[in-house]
Amino acid sequence: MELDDNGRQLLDQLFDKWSLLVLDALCDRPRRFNELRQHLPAVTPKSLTACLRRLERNGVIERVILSTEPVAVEYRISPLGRTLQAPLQTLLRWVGDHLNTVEASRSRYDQRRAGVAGETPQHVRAS
Amino acid sequence: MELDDNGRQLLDQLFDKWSLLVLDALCDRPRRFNELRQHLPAVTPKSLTACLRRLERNGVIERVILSTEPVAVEYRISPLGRTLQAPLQTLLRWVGDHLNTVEASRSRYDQRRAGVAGETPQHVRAS
DNA sequence: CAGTATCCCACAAGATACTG
DNA sequence: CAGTATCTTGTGGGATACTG
Repeated sequence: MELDDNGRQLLDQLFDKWSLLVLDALCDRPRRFNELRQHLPAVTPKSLTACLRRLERNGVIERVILSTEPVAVEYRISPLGRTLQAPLQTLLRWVGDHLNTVEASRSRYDQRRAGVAGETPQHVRAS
Repeated sequence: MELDDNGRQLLDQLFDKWSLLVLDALCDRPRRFNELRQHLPAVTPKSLTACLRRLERNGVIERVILSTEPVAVEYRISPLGRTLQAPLQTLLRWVGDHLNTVEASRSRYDQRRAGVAGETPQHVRAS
C-alpha cells in the first residue's frame, strides 16, 4: 500500500492534534462551538477554529448555521466523515487496547538507554 | 470512545510526518537505514533517525544489529507493531479511496470562500 | 553505511484580549 | 455565542556538514 504525498498530507490534516477528538465527538452527535471547547481539554478558540475549518475544507464535517433566535452555529459530521468512523474506531480501539503495552515498552527503552554503562551519552546522564 | 491525553499523544507519535510510511514499509519487510531513506521521498537523516527512535521506543519496531561483515543495522516491525498493520491498512485504504472526494471538497470550499462578493478577505484576494 | 552535530526557519499552537 | 486579532514560544523538520 503505497501512499503518495497527497495522501500523507491528508492524514496529517485528519490526525493533527485535535481533529481526531473533534471527529470522534461529532460522530456521536452535532455540537456547538463552545460545546466542543468544553469537550476538549484546554483547546484555545484559535486552535479549535483552525481545526474545524480544516475538517470542513476536507469535507468530513459541516458547519451549519441554525436559523434559531438568536442564530446559532452547529458542527456536524458529514456523510463523507461518517465513512471515516469505522476506521477511526478501529484505530482508537487499538490505542486504547495497547496503551499499557506501549508504556511498558517506553520504560524499558528509557531504562536501557540510561543503563548503558561505559558509553553513557552526555545528553542522558546527570541531571 | 473517549480518548485521554496519553492516547492522543500516542497517536501523534504513531502518525507524525514519516511514521506511517516507515511502518508501512517495514510491514512489508525489514529494511536498512538507507533503504528507508530511498523509499521515503526526501527525508533527512535527522528526521528519519528521530522517527525510528520514537517508533522503537513505543515498541512498534525493532532495531537489530546484524553480525555481518561489516556490521549492519536493520529495522523490523515488532510483534506489537504487527498488530497495528490491519488498522493501518484500513486507514490507508480510506485515504486512498477518498482522496478524490476530499480534493473535490477542498476545491468547492476554496471556491466558496473566494467567491463571497462584497466581503473578500484580504488574505484571499489578489496575488 | 548509519548515523550525529549545528544552524535555522516555518508553522502549530498557547496566552490573552477583543468583537459583531 | 462564536469566533477574530496579536503576540510569542516550542518544536518539527529541512539544509548541510561531519564521523566511527
